[in-house]
Order: sequence, then C-alpha cells, then structure tokens
Amino acid sequence: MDTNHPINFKPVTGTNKSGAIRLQIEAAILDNIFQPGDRLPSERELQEAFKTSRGSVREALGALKQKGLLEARKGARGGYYIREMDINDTIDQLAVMIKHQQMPLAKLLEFQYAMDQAVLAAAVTNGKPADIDQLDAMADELVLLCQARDPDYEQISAIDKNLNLLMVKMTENPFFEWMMRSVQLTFRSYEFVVYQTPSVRTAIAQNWKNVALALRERNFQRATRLYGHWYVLLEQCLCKQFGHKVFEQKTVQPCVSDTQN
Amino acid sequence: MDTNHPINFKPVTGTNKSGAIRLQIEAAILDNIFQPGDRLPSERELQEAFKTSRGSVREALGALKQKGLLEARKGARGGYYIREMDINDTIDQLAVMIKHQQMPLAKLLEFQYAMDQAVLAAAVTNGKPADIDQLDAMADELVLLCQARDPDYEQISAIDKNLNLLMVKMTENPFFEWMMRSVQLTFRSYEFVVYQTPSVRTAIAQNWKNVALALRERNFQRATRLYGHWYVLLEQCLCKQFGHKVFEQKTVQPCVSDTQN
DNA sequence: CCCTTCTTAAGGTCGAACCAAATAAACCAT
DNA sequence: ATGGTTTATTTGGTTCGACCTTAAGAAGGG
Repeated sequence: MDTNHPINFKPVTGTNKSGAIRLQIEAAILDNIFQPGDRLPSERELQEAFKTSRGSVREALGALKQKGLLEARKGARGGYYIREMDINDTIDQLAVMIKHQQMPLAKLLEFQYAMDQAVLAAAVTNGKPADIDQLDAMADELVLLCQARDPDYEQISAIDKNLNLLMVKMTENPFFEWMMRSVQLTFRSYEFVVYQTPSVRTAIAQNWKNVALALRERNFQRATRLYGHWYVLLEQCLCKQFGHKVFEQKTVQPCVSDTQN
Repeated sequence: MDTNHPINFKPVTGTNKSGAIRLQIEAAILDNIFQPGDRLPSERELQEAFKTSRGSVREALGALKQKGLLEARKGARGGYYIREMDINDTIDQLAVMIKHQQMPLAKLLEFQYAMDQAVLAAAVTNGKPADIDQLDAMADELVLLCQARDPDYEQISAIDKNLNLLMVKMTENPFFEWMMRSVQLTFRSYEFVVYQTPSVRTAIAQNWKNVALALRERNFQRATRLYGHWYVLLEQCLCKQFGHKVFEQKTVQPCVSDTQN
C-alpha cells in the first residue's frame, strides 16, 4: 500500500459534517499539502479518517469535484486526484453569470469596445511580424469570401472569430486572453447580423484588411480608429433592424451553456 | 399542496445518473422555468420524478448548491430554493484562480495598466460633475495626508483605494466594476511600497490631484497621461527596491482566500 | 510475446432507516 | 382574544449495508 497518509485529517462532528470535511480537504489542497496529480485516500479510507459515513465523504468530495479541484477516476488505481486548477472553468461560470444579469446592450458594447481597444494597444506593442502576416493573410481570405456570390456564413464567421483570437494572442499576455474569452463566450452573437447585410459584410472584411495594414506599419492611431470602426458598422446594422433605441432597450439574453462534464 | 410541478423532468438512466439529473435541473433554472426565490420539489419528490434513488438526487442538488444556483433550507417549508446568482462568488473564485497561475508581474501590470486606461476613458465619457468634485476633494485630502510629518499609511491606502473605486463608478458601467474588482482582489498589494517612499508618496498624491483637474476640464489626453503616470512611479519604486529585472522575474504570489461558506 | 480471462480496488447507485431543524397547527393559561 | 408552549409534520442531513460498473493489473494460455 503506497497511499501513506501523513495528513492530519481530524474526525468531524456536528450537524454539517460534509461541510467540515470539505473545508479540511480544500485547505489541504490550497496549502499544497497535495500537489496536482496526487491521489487522495479512497472514500472508504477517508470515511475512517473522518470517523463518519461514506455518504458524507462523498458529498464533500462531490462538491470539490464540482468546484474543479478534484477529478474522480473509476476502477483499480482509481480514486480522487488533485486537478491542475483550470481557469477555463471559472471563465465559463463567469460568462453564465454575466448572461443572467440582464444588462443593457449599450453597457455591454461600451465595455467590449474598450476591451478591444486595450487588446489592440497591447497587440501593437507585443505582436510579432509573423502574427501580422497571418492576420493580413486571413483578412485577404475574408475579403475574398465576402465577395463570393453565395457566401458561406459559417466559414466567414469562423474566420472573423479567428481574427479576433489572433489579435488577442498577439498581446502575448494571458490576462487579455482570459478576459476576452469570458467576454466572447458571453456575447459576440450579433456577428450573424452584420454579416448578413451584403454591403456591411464587404465593409467589415475590408476593414480587417485595413487594420492589418495599419498594424504592419505600426500606425497605432490608425489601427485604433479602424479597429473601433467595427462598432460603427454594428450600430448601423442594429439600428436598421431594430430601430434607433435598441442600444438603450435591448438586454443581453441568456442562452444555453456550452459547459459539460 | 401548492407545489404543482408542471416541469417535465424525465426519468434518468445509464451510468451517470447524478450528472443527468444535474443537467436537467440546471437547464430548467437557466431557461428561467424556475425564477429566483422559487422552490424546487423536495428530494423525495424528485427521486420519484427521476425514477432514481435519493442519493443520486442529493448528489446532483449538492453540485448545484456548490455552484451557487441553489440554497438548501431545512424544516417544513424548507427545500431547495433558486438563488439570485451572485457575481461576487464568481469574481472571488476568479481571483483565487488567477493567483494560482503564477504569472510574471510584468504581464499583470501591463494588463492592469490597460484596464486603468479603459476605465479612465469610460469615466471621462460617463462621469458626472458631482463625481469629479468628489474625486477632487478626495485628492486634496490625500495630498494633505501625505504632507503630514507622520503619515497614517492605513488611511492613505484607504483613500487611494476609494479614489480607484470612484473612478470605476464614474464609468456607470457594471462590467468595468466587475472586472476591476476581480483584478484588484488579486493584486494591488504593492501600494504599500509606493506610499512608503516619501518623495514618491507626495508625487502620487499630487498626481491624483492633477488627474482630477484634467477630468474637470474634460481633457482626456492629459488625464490619460497622468493616470498612467502611476505606473511609472510604481516601476521606479520597485526597481529601487528589487533591482531592474523585477518585472521579468517576480511572479504573483498566491495568498489566502477571503471566501468562506 | 501477445492476447484473453480473472481478480480486485475503486467510484457509483440503491433503499431503508434515523437524526436535526424549522414551520405550522393545536393547545393551554392568562 | 392574546400570547406562550407543546406537538406533529415536513424537509434536508447522516448512516449503514449491499450491490453494480469500471478499469487496471495479474494470471494463464496460445
């Protein structure tokens, strides 16, 4: 038996045992007494350590599993393993949370605009020439696709998304990635609107191309202006479709989550 | 009996029943079939609806409780109630997660700087005159405190924090508030460094005052430059204290979480 | 040496009981 | 009538013991 447990788990008592168990295990993990990849004692062993029932132990372990700190594996050599904490779980949750806050669309777009501007500034500073080349190439591709007689919306939307992702990647800063992921997970669902109007479609594609050119010559001011132009085009589309008050009235609607276990 | 359940919970089957139950209930909540404050059927009722055991139902409900979607109450008229989702929970978790990622200090400061700039831009646009007056008054107070012979670091730090909070409030946009809260929860622990050097201390206080003046005359460019000047002063202090390589080497250290249940 | 089968350790499910807390109803004394 | 006290009921929390499902490793056979 290699599962020696020098861990000082104290028997729990009272009316909320599963909570007490959860706190002890959580503390042990956060204090790095267990490292990611380590294996916790089995449910039946913990049951003895905490001097309680297997059900209560399971309840505590289930909560920590849900929280993303543990991962359960079945079979021999199975058990509960400490997970590398994954920021994606938190970001997913944040996105769901924001969707439920029913904020006015205007506030959202204002924030998203500001974030885009910040990302662009960081991308200008840190972006590598190779990235700019790629951005340029993708913009060319987008322009071509938008000129087609029967445009493939799915493909166009995918490229647009990749352009945004590449821009964030150019910041070379994970904080920007995390933030943009949580924002984009939440919204960016209007893209279909802008791409369904032919005139706007080509304008946006060309705008991406112009942004790429401005970045290539490290013209920050011009790139900023162009990158923000996206929102002007979006506003035009939304107003044409829903009326001019849309930015005050419409709220962000919740939609089904992608997260699965 | 007022707990009519027109809800279409389908019996679960297979090898992961608790997961299936969780998804059904979660979907019902996210689709607003249940409103905050509503009461779910009791465990024993759900057990029948899902044609399963009470243990599996409890496992699913426990996960949703941990996730913050449900709240359990004991006794008659007890049961599981749908909670108003609180974004603070998620923000706390996000902060803990970020602390564990051990990112270089430079990346963090770059991000924080960009966020500050974005906040300032939004504050210029949306800030009310009264807020600017308050900012001005608080800056005056800070200047006075920093000139004192024996400065009260605690009070100074509190005012500095309030100045930042006021700036965020001036954006009149909750998205900025949420983002800054998660960032500030995580870091902003160097402030003691900058305020302990007398020359820098007065410089920062005066800088706040200048920012307030620039805001008053709606001079965006000047305000931006001044607001960013904070980071120049911080860098000076850190370099003086830890050497010039600090921005590449130092990482964000995890610290104890405030969150408790 | 590889493939199959068996063993075993682990999480997952089940059901029946009992405990603890909170409400509501019934009761009683003033 | 009013206000406190007891009692019953509902509901989540805990416990036990049994069995199911899965997956890794051991044993065995070709």
